Amino acid sequence: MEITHEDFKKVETAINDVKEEGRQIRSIFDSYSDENFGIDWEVDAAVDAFSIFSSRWTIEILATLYIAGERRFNEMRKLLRGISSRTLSDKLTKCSESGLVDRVVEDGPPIRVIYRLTDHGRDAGRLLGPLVAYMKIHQDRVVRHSQ
Amino acid sequence: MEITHEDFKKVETAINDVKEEGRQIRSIFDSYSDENFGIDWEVDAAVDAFSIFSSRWTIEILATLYIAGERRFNEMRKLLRGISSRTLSDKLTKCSESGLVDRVVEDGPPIRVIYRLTDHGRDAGRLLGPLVAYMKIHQDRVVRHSQ
DNA sequence: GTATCTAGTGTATAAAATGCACCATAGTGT
DNA sequence: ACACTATGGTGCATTTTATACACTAGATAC
Repeated sequence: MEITHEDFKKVETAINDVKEEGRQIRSIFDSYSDENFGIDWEVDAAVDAFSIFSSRWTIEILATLYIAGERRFNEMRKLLRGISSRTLSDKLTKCSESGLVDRVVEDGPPIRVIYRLTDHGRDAGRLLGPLVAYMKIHQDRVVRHSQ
Repeated sequence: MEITHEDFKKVETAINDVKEEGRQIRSIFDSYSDENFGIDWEVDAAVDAFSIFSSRWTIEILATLYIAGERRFNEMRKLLRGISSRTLSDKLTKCSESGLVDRVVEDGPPIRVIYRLTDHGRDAGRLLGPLVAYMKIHQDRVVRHSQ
């Protein structure tokens, strides 16, 4: 996807700001490093904080709902090409249980089920956004318009 | 871990800034949504951008090296409690192949192998930082000092 | 000689993801 | 009446991925 120089610069700047933000957060946490809360604790906490995301499709589901807004089961299946309905079903249940996604049943007929991010899920999506944008640029999927 | 009001506020502010940054990036990409680069394309690109992270331990390895700095094989194994040496070995190879991690052999004896983030890996780590901090706060692993 | 450190491999098993068939309910087409 | 579509999934066999645990080789210390 080609975007204008102006927009590219905006995205680049936003990404750089986030890197700086990340650096600051890191340095604050570093300053608390002692015998009780050392590297071990922090790696542990990070692994734990990420445990919900650290299996296939969870982050992808989050990103999809963040990008596409609320969707129904089969719509998600089409968007997430390659996921089996079995896995999608399982993962949506997990996302729902962990408070990232709301499962909303609209009674029909036909009954429709809508999945949408909770506030927590939306926050996570926004925090993930800059990394996704960075990766897209890194992989040349998003490029500056050449004129 | 308890941190001062001041530091808590700094971290909170940084996280909020990143959310806002994420919102802006999203709105820029949204504005390019058309028949060629619609939701389908963007979900695809996001899934693809994240494919390197979307299996267990990859993000944890990244976070560990980001938090702890460069480490040797067995040091990582201790930090990432629960990973098998087999899996760690495989994942480090993948991380190395995908340019996130450098494998540096210091010849001995004994030969020591150091793993460290590449610039790309460090950038990814920094971009991931705010989300990890947000999750830590969300899970009450990092709290404001009660005085 | 035995134990320890290094960075991993080999292999059997367990867990997770996939592919594909299938379910019930309802509506539409011919 | 009969087939076909769409809804949101479940069941089950197969494949892929991760784990547990034993084990390797080269060098040092005891």
